[in-house]
Amino acid sequence: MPPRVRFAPSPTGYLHVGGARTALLNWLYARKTGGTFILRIEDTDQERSTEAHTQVILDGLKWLGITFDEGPFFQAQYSPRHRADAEKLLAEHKAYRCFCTREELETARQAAIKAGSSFRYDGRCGRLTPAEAAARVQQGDPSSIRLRMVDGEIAWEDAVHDRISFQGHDLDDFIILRSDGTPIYNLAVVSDDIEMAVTHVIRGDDHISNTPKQIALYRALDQPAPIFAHVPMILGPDGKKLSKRHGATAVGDYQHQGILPLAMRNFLALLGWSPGGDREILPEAEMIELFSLEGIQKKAAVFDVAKLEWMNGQYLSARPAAELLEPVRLHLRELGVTESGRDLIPLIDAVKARSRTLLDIATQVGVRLDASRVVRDAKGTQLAAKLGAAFSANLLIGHAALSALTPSQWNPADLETAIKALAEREGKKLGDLMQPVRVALTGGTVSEPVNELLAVIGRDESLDRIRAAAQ
RNA sequence: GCCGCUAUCGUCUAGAGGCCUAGGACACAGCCCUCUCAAGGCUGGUACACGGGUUCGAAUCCCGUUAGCGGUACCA
Repeated sequence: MPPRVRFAPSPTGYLHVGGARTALLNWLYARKTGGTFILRIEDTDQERSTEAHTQVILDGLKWLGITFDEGPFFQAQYSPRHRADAEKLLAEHKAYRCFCTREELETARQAAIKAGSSFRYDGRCGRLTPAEAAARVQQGDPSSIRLRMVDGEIAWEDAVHDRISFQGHDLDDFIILRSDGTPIYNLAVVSDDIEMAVTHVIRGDDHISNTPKQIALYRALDQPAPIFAHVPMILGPDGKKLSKRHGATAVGDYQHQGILPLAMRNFLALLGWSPGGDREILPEAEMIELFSLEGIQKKAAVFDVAKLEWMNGQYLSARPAAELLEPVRLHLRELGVTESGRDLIPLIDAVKARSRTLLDIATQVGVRLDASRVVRDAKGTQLAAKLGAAFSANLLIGHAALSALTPSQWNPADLETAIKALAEREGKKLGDLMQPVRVALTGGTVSEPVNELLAVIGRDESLDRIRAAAQ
């Protein structure tokens, strides 16, 4: 039977890169095995769940090219079944009503903390006789439902960690249904995973401590537990769980910075999973082909933005400019650059080799398109200062020579010939002549070769910028 | 505190007892190329947490220590 896996985010925030990676791993497993990938939105926390967050998750997955086969299902719609499961357990005495109030529980918890130990519910309501419990319900006392934990070992063969074992007596009788009749996470998850016939639960290893509780629930419901695969967390550069204070953590943040979805997906796949060997850049087909749960790392991984950007640069270089056109346009629009009818392809080609993100490309294209975006940077200023009068002088020499070229000669090849000839005639090194021009045209000391730069900016505009800079 | 998980270069990782004086990638440094930068090529430094076992032999297996992380809710 083909596996059935699911990604089950709660719509209480943006799509975190950790969540995206979990989704990706599930997706890879489903695609690898010919299984089914289900998307289930866990919106049982009505306080914090919003439709906007759901949409962001959907958009993020779509952007990454992670497609699901079933869903999205919304967990909150299934609370009648969750409640029915809880009541079934109640009827079978595998669960019991708890009349302790939140306040009482909180007081006991504080006392436990003060005493330096951890709070565990003592199961007192579990010792009420059925008659006593019925009487309290009768008199209108609100009650939650707790699962009766049984002693003994709860262990499973984790697909990434191998055997993990807990003891039943270390776990307390946890609540499965709130006093308002809504289900608690662990119950909802198990109930839904049973209903959706999920065979493999691939999720973050921060859920490891939920797993024994969930296995207890499977047992109580007389259902076989699925295979669990707990994948490692993603950490910030300081080794702490990746969070907002580390900067960009949402998939959308990287989209806005101009990371390509395939680069992001490739990078995420390699964070905590390895196909073995030396592979770095993996096309989708190979990624699926090579994927296995065994290749998943046990250890948490630090999210290294520098490597992401490197990888993005690799993808950028491999893409023809035409494929980058639309996303670059989007970034240009955000930057407020007007295209003024220019063919952007040569501009993108001119700068993409030196770019790590689409935003880099758009910024550089903007500088080439619009003189008002030329800002003299530190290196450019330094060069002009160092050269002093020679800076202007060399610009004027260049201006004079370049002015002599006709519009039809204004192409990379003829420009190169003219520049080399000029350097020879003047007895100057190419760099001495060209660096000031580069600064005049872009404001900085880094760009494509100057002949190409001149060609891409255009004759009149280039000459204007050179003359202006020579003042 | 308790329960659990983890431990190879700064980072991502390869490594399933001899192929390991530990390989690759990112980052870093140097050189080559060169009008600058990027790319590319070459070179370099840096790692098996520690201590005990097991074994002819251990990065790999076992135990302990230490450290880090996760959980410890009528959150998910």
